Order: sequence, then C-alpha cells, then structure tokens
Amino acid sequence: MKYPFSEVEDKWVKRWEERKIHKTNLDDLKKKIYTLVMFSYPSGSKLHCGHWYNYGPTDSWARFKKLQGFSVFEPMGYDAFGLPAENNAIKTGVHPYDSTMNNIKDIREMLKRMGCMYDWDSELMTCVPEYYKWNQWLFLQLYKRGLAYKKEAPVNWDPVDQTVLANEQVLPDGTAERSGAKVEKRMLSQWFFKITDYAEELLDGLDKIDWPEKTKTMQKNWIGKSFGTEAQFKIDGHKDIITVFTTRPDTLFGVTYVVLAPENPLVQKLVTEDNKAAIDEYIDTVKHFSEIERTSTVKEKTGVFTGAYAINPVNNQRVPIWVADYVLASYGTGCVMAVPAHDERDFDFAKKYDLPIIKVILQDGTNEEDELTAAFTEAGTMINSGQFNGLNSDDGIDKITDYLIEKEIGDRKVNYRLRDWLISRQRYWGTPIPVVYCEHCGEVPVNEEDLPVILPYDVEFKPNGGSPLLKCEDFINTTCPKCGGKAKREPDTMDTFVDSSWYYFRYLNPKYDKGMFDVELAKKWVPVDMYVGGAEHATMHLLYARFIHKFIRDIGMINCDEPFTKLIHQGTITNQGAKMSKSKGNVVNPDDFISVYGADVFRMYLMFMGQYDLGGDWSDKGIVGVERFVQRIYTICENHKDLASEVSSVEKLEISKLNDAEKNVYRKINQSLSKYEKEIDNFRFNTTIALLMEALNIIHDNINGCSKEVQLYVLERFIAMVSPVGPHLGEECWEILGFDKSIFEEPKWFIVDEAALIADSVIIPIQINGKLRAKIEVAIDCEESEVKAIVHADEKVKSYTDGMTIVKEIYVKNKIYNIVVK
RNA sequence: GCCGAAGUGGCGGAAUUGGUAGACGCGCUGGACUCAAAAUCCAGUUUGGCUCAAACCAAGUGCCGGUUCGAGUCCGGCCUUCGGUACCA
Repeated sequence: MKYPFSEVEDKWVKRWEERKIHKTNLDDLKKKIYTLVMFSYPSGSKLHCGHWYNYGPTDSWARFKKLQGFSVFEPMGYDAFGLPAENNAIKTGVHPYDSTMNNIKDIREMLKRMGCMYDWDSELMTCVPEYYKWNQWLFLQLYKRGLAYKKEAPVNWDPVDQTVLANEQVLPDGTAERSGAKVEKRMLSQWFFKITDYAEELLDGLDKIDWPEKTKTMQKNWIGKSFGTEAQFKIDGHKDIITVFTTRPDTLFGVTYVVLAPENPLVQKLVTEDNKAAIDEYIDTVKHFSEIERTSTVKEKTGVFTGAYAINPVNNQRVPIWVADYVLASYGTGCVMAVPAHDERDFDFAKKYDLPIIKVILQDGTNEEDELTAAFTEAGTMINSGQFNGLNSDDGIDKITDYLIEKEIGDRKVNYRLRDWLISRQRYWGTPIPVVYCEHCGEVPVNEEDLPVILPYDVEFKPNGGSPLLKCEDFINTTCPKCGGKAKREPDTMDTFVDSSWYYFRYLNPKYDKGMFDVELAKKWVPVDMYVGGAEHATMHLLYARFIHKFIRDIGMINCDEPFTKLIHQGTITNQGAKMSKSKGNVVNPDDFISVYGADVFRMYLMFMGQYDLGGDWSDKGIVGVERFVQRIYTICENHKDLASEVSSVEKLEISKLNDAEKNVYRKINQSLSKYEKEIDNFRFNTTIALLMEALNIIHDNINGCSKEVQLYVLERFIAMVSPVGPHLGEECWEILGFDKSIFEEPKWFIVDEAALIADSVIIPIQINGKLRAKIEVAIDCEESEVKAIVHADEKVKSYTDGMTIVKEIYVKNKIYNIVVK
C-alpha cells in the first residue's frame, strides 16, 4: 500500500496539538535541554528552503534528545519589528502591523506543517507591547547605570527622499538604493549602549563556550583588542597637544608627518589662514563619501596640509601636520604619527605627496643604504634612533614607551576596535525609546510604571523628513514625568537587535507581566544549551546578546555568564550556485515538494544532502531516493502490523541462540543504534540517514527468517530511530506496530547490546609493499602469531613472497597485515 | 590583501582521524514480474588494460614534491572555488 503521507501528517499534527504532546513541563527538570533556532523574520509570508534547513534538522536533534529522556524545551517565535516590513509599507501602503500579523499567521501554519515539536504556548512576537515594554524597561536599566547615553553620530542621509538610510540601503558606490541620490553624512544626536564597557569580558568569555572556532575568531577580531602606546606631540606655536596611538613606538624616530582625521576638532584650531580654504573644501568632500567608499583600501589616499607643525617628542624634529581621510576619528585618538618607512598606508601617502621617508628599522640581512620599494612592517633592528640604536623592535617598543612615561609624555594603552552600539533608528516600525525632552528638565527617562510607551498605529510612515513618529502629534506631545510641564517624546525607535538580544529569556513565559521574564524559570532553564542559526550573525546579534546577558546578570536577574552554551551554524542552501533571492528568481519553494512528497521526505532529503554546516547547492535529483526509503519503511511496518500485541518486547537477546538471519539483523540494529547516537548527536544528519538506509537494507533481506520476537526487537528500535528524522512517519509506524501511545508522548529509547557490536570474525586485508594483494578472514582479536601463519599459507601471498626477502611485517590487530619484501 | 572552509566516480556525497578509497542515495545498464507500461524486486556500475567471462594487472581523492611499511587524511610549495573582512595606526 502506498504511504498516505498527507493523511498521516495531518493526523499527527492534529493529535500532537490536541494532546499537547509538545508542551514542555518547565517545572520538571530531570535533565533539561533548551534548544533554540534563531527566530524567524516575518518579512514575507513564506518559509523558504533555508528555514526548513534550519528548523527541520534541529528539531530532529531535539526529538532525539527527548526520546533519550531529556526534558526538552524547543520554542519558536517571530522577530517582528524591522525595516523590510516598513519598506513594504512604503511601497504598498499596507500598514506594517497588518502585514506582519498576516505573515505571522501564514508562517505559523507552515511551521506546523514541518512537524517540529514547538511548544506553541511559548510562542512570542516582538512587535506587541507585552514584549517591547521590556525592551524599554531594559533601556531604563541601562540608562540608570550610565550604559545608555546620547551623542552625536553620523547617519546616511538621502537628500532626495529626505530620510535616513540604513547601511544596507546604501549601494557600494555611495548612492541610495531607492532614490539613486548621492548619500550624505549628517550628524544626529543618537542613543548608544555602552557595549565597550564589556569588551574585555566579551573577549575572555569566548574561551568558555562551545562555539565554532571561526565564529569566536570573528568576534575576537571584531572586539579587536590591541596593546600600544600613546605619545604626545607638541604643536609648534600652539598650546594644544596631539596625542597619537601607536602599536609601534619603536618606529617613533621615523615619523615624518602627523595625520589628523577630518572630523578631529583640532583641525579647525590649528589650520593656518593660507590653508583654511583647502582644508574646508577637503572636509566637505569627505562628508559626501560613504563609509564604504571612505574605508575602501582600493581608493587612493588623499589629504591636505594644515600649515601647522608638530614636534616629535623623541628627537624634536619639526614635522608637518596633515588631514587625511584614511585616519578614522572613531578609533584611537583620531590622530596618527606617520612612519612611511614602516607602514604601508603611510608609505603610499608619503610617495603621493612627496613626504620624506626615514628608515628606522633594519630588516635582517639588508643594508641601511638599500632603498625601500615598499614599507617594511615587520620587526627588525633599530637604526637612526639615537640612544635606542641596535635594539630589536620588541625591546625598542618597551624601552621607548618607558622613556615616554618617564618624561611624562606618553603611556601604555589598550585600545579596542569595538565601538558602542548605536541603537537609534529614525524609523517607525520598532520599539519607541522611553525618553522625553522637557522644556525645563531637559532629557528625562519615562517612569518604569508608565511603560510601555505604546507605538501608535496611525502614523505617516512614508519618507518625509525625519523619524516618522516626529509627525505624530498625539505621540510626540506629552508631559514631563518630573515636572509635569510640556515635553516631547523621543521620536526614534530601537534597533531590532535589542529585541533579539534577550528573547530566549522571554520564551519561558511570554505572558509574564511582573517583569522582563520569570527569573525563577530562567535560573532553571538558561543558558540555552543548543543554539542554531546562520553564520551571518557572528558579530552582530551574537555579540549583542552576550553583552545584554552579562548586563542582566550584573543587575542580579540571572547567575550564568553566557547565553548560548553551544552554537551551530547551518550552511547555506544555494540554487545554481547563488544564494536564493526573489530578485534572482531562484527561490525553491518547499510547498512544491511537500505537496508531492510530504514534509518528512522533504526534511529528510535536506538532511541527507550533505554536511549540515556546509550547506550545498539545491537539486531535486535524489529526493525520490528518500521517498522510496520512506515507502519501504511503511511497507515493512504494514507487513508486521500489531506485532507488539502478539509478542512482548525484550531488552536483550542471547546471540548464540539466534539463527543466521536473526544474528544479522540483531547485530545490525545494535550497531546502527550505537552509531546513530553519535552521528545525530553531532548534527551529522547525512550519515544518520545513510545508516538508517543501510540498516533497512539488512532488515529487508533478513526479517522473514526471524522469529516474531526478533522482528519486534528490530522494528521497534528501527522506528524509534526513524521518529526524530521523520516524526509523522515514525509515529504512524509506531502505531501500526501496535503501540498505543505516541512515541513522543511516552519517550522511548533503547540500550545498545554491546555484545552485538563485536563480530565473531574480521576480514584482514594483506598488503605487500603497501599494495593490497589478498584478504583473509580470522577470528576477532586474533594475535599476530596466529595471523602470521594464516597469511603465509595464503597462495596469493606466497606468489608475491616466494624468492623475495621479507624485510618487515606489520600487523595491526583487526585492521591490516603488511609485508615488506625486497 | 588578510582570515576561514572546501576540492574524491556521470551526480549529491561517505571514509572508524594514518590502515581494504568510493558507504548511502541518484542516475545508468541488464534481468524478473506484466498483454504492455508504470511501480516494485534482483544483479551490476571509479577508469583503463587483457578476457566470452571470471580471475588478474595498472592507474586513481585539484597540481608538484616530501615523511611513512602504509597518505583522501600528516608536512612543504602552488592552483581553483565559496564564505567572512576591509586603511583599527
């Protein structure tokens, strides 16, 4: 009979829901596993292949853990705020709330068709006041402790649309994606979270978590800790001092100019009359470059002389002060000492503007007179450096820094590349920032008891000049929480990464209204044991979440240090070598396959395609193979209907009492069980499916020669292994075999009979001079002396060894026998 | 440029971490069943040589070299593809 996947899948989805089989009892903490995939972003109403690839296999892992007896919590929700919904609204006129809610409705239905064991009572979405209220509360806690603050920061301004753009809306050539206008930089006062206070701990904590090395390295580089020296340069004829940061104080004698970032306030102070016009023009030009253009290494460096001079603190050399956009205002001190001989950027710049190049570090094996064709950036021996001549770079770094400290013109300094987290968005579809501006009291945070600050529904969100909420009179006009006088609300909303930085706490009780989350439950269930999601979140979401977690710990609401103990990234499923996207028109729609093959087949095929973390190129070539596999499983169970009511289950069988067919299946099922546990536990789903297919082949060939007792022994184990990867199929087969309870309602796992893993005999390949020449069958664990006799009695071996001298013989027990002849 | 991953049959991919390369699946070939087809089942399938066939021989995991009794796996030097990153002083 053909496997009626459609009826079967409907039946089990319904039954799981009716009987709340996937409800996790959070108070029951036998052995807890909190497993989570990054929640879905409902910007469209469809789930694509990537979602299935992310959610399906992870759910199979979770189901396996459940069968093993763990108390597994697997929730699902929606990252519902954000730009795509707002952009869609601008384009179509459909309100973001309406489109998002509609999309969530559709996505929820599709998620249910996947057959995952989500606990739907824990479902959450971020765009409702019950959720975003706590973003606001979190903001106030950060604010109270000085970790939320306001400062001027540049935004991408589209002069045609009169609106602020996100970085991803700016094309690489610096024009706006929508209007095509040249994007400008504009300074706006914006809110920041002080993640840099946690830089050191965010770095240290990486050692304690089981994450892919690659991801940890990315975070490490992103935090970018560097040890260096700050040195002070006097300015000729000025009181002001220029402080530079360098990791190479050993090259200090090689400084031939100093460079300030265009935004550095010192520029205006020290520029001379003659050069003012040129400098102003330069700064104006720079403003029109996008971040991407400005920091492109391909772009030729440009700069302008200020007319002022600085004094090198170690040799009193007078060096010109330039302004150039290759120096960033946001890193270090916004000024650098330029050493063209030993820094690539300075070298290029000096060549272009004909500035002197002084060699102060000598590369081993070269001469002082040799001309530099490129900057020498490695360590070497110091020259042209006064009393420091002859030192190697490492010593020089220490000695020169000590010298600067002694003269009180410098110090050791640690810098981080990490910058504070800018959370202000000049957008409508997000969490309102809970701050008001009073005519008398200035900036005042909203009182906690007045939360949430509700995001109004009726708002003109089409681009019209600034934050959309600015134009919403009912929202923007309010009273001051302090003095009761007239005040205006903050019109900006929060970055959606705030929403996702703590959602894993909220899942435990999304309706909780006494606080941000249920602290007692969180202490039992957090951290998340298994977190699965795309590698593209390595430095944003995953770093923000770690930061917020540590903050929440510091205000006493949780006692662990890290949110996600183990992290796995799924690979990307491409189509014809390219990422799937609507614009390329290469999106594979899962529905097309589910309607033909069913959800289980589609899930299993995605798992079978290849290594989970590598992803792969989509092809439907092999899906029929999985379909046949499913059909064969179904047929074999149908042929043994109600077996469980005819004979009873046994834990173990005596191998010596079994006939050959029984031995074959008994061994195979135990070997498979043992291997299965290792493979699926490590997210190796492709080999998990393969080993099940292999087992089925053996079962198929031998089952008719087995007693009913053995048949049940084998089939119940086999179906238990199928259930996590094909949950509907597994449940159906379990029922067909005659078990009356759902396998996930009464989780069942089996202990491997270790005795069955050991074969009686083993085939030993015989190599002669490293080439395979023969094979012999010997008893397991056979000693060398015994094997040797058998090997040398072999006719084939004899033909290769006769008349030759045996130089050496190597025997690896149960593995191989190698003879070296001459 | 730098960092990371990958490169194995016609195709997707396995390989106990140094021990029979090609598991499992797709496709293909032949056979059984059928009036016939589909479905299903059985057998075969790295390439080349020699064979009616089996047996056998040789080559073979991106390229060149090395270590080892033995290398897809380790080492040195390249090539290609895909991710990530982008002047951090």
